[in-house]
Amino acid sequence: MPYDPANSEPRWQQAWDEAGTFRAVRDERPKYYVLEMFPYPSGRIHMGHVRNYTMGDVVARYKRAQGFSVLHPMGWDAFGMPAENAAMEQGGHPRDWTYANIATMRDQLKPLGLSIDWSREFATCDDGYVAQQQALFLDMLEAGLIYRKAAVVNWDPVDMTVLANEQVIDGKGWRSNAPVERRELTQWFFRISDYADELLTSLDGLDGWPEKVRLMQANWIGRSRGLQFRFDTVNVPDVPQIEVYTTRPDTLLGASFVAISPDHPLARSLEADAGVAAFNAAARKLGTSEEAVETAEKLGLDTGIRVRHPLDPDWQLPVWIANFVLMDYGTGAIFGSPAHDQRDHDFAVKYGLPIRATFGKPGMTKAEADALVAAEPFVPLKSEPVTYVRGFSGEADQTGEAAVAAAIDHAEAAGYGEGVTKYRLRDWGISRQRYWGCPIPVVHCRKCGTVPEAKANLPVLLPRDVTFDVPGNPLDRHPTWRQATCPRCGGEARRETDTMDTFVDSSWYYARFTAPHAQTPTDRADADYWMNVDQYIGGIEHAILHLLYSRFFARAMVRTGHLPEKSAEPFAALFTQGMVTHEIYLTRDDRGRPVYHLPEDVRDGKLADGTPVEVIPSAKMSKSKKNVVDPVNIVQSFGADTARWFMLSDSPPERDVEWTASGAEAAAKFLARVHRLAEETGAEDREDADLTRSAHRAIDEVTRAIEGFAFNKAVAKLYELANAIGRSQASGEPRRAVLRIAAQLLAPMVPHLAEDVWKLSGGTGLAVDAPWPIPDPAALVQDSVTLPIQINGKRRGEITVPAGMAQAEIEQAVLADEAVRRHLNGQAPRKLIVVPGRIVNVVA
RNA sequence: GCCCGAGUGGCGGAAUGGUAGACGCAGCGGAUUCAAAAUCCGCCGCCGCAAGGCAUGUCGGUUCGAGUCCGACCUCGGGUACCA
Repeated sequence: MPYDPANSEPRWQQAWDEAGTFRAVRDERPKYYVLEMFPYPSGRIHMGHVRNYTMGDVVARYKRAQGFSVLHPMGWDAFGMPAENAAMEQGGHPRDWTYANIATMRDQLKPLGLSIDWSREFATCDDGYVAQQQALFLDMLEAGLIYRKAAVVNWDPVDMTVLANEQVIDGKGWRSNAPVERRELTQWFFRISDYADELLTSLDGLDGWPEKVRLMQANWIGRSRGLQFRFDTVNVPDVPQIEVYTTRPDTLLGASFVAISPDHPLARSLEADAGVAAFNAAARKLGTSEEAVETAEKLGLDTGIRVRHPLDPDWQLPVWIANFVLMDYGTGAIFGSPAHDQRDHDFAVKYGLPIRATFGKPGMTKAEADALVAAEPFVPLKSEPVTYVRGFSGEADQTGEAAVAAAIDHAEAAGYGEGVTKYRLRDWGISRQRYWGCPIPVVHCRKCGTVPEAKANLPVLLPRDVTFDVPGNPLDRHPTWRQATCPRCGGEARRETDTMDTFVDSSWYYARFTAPHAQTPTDRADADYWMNVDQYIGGIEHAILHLLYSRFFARAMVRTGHLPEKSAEPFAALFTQGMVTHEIYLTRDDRGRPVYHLPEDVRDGKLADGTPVEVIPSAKMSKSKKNVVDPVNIVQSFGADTARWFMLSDSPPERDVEWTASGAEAAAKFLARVHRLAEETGAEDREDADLTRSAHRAIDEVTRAIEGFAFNKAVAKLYELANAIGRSQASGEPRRAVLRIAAQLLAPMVPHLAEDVWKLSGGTGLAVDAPWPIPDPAALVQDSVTLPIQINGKRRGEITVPAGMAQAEIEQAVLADEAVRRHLNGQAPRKLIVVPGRIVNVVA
């Protein structure tokens, strides 16, 4: 019987199903919790999903074979904007669209044969999940973790609606094309910044996380030590002082201007002036994203106001409004030190402000330092020693770090400022003026003010009868939904119409999976047993926001009693996988615009009519570029195992992988070859010690590759094992014994084929239940080693010696080597380096 | 702009500071076949007849020895707080 995945894959899936193989149960085994970031139900699964879930499945099946009780769940990150956009574009209801997508994607996912406990599946828009998330919200509110304050949003003045940053394109609304304004709204916030220091210092303990993610989070939290002080204004009685925060107080004598945010109270108070009003209005049209603000042209406006320098009351500095100073950071005001900051330097040059060096390279005079910074700022590392030419505290020769500390000491002693620690991390605004999200369970009572909904009244569910034919929040204009009863006084109240940021939904789903049907957010016994997630797998794009919010949320859940102490860090290990890419094929129309073509319409770089196509390699798959490969087609034509095998081959998991038709065919060919090998084992029993040794080396190497998340290397080792089996003369039971090892090693990656091979080679029961093999140590020892010989660092020969040969003996053998004698030409070597078991280098 | 990554044959990639190119794809040659597909075997970084030389994005440094460590730069990708 040839390899026939279309027939065998569903059969094995049914066998696992009937045996309840993947149901996660609490028992006496040690537990292992594998979680892949759950998908947004966008419509269809794509190759990125296949790759992500296959990787998780390898880990889950491998750990299961090692005797762990494995929890490997799946769910849906189901609230979010695309459902509302679909309703606006095609009509229909976001709820129907979402659940239909979930049904489609579940049907597409199941044939992949993932070892998922489907009984735990949920969507974040399910009434049960909404109910428990609202209960969590109320507990967090009571614990003082939530508050309201004013914050700015992108406002589309034509559509009269709030826009997400991605809906703002070049400062304009994506539908209306109207210039976006910043508008202040009162919004709900989580006090994540209360945990800034803990979230930062705890990163050190996350050994199972990639260093790059910890670094990104640390930079995001951005702890800084600096000086907070005040400039006294000159003749502005309403605003006697401007509060400033700086991380470089050592450059205070190099200050040449003060810059305030267009949203600074002083800037606002000056808007009676038409010039200021126009400048501020233009600045507010940049939208709210940091990227837009920071990449926009740096512009300033001199207010005419002057402030006194704190170290010299006779020295006055101009106050400018600058479009790059954000009200959200620090105090919304800075002083510019052009000599030692690129942005300030650009600003000073543009507006003709003075550039005075505070320090120069070691030993420089004041004149030399000023010359140094005239054209370019001098910005050395803070740890480098420099010479202060306009210092006022500490030594003249010191590092920036020492100078900053000395400047803070000076300010505190003299009483004009104080050293403070600040964080870049801001509180988490969760209010969304949108329909398709979890309602915030609060009412506004005329008498009692803002009152939390009573837990007995949960869940607060979204009304079904809404339409999306006009922009804006349907909850706001619903005829009855907003009418509520105040839980405190029983009087008339108005329901909160903001819904929660969808990052809230994904900040605790991992905890909910431990008890998805509980009538409380979590079940204590289940959480105690299953938490924490032992291996979390997902895209690097979530390195900061999702993972930081989840780390905060876990702490909030510990504080409100929903998770045990040990769960403050919910993800013990994290792996970030790369994207699946595909070439883009395009031709040009008569006006030079690109016309994209589907991969199946392109053969040998040409269309069917012979037109050659341009090829863009390694591009992120996107529908509009027509370079999407649908996993369903791949599974139908080659089988799930081929899709899985290819997604694990070649590229290391953390890097992008390019989908190619030839790669998929190669994967299919290999799997068919393995199947053939299992069918042709021969009747007569014949041993092959070399093959057995190869099999045990493969156990060792594949095990280590899986442990190290190097699935591409595990694949390479399995190719080698298959090649060894193909070459070997072993037959009968000895050959089948090796094939059973191969089946076990293949099982986490291509589980269906592994079952075929297991059965063909005489395995008992299911391969999925076979314990992970352990290599025979005797098969792993090497009795001789080949050492390359370098002469002056260049490889000139090699020598094979018994393993463990004494160094002196190796040296003798090397000196006797012909190539060495030829190069040494009778001279004694200057140096002879023997790295045991590795290499020999002769320095002539 | 700022933060974080990545860059190695025609292609995907391998390589605790120690033989650069494991394994696979493509290509080339052969076997099998009436023929083809499939399968099996062999070759395969570049230049060179060879000896040898050149090669891990670019330039410089540390080292007996650098793809790996350090510095500067280039290109591409992720994030940038309301995409998920």
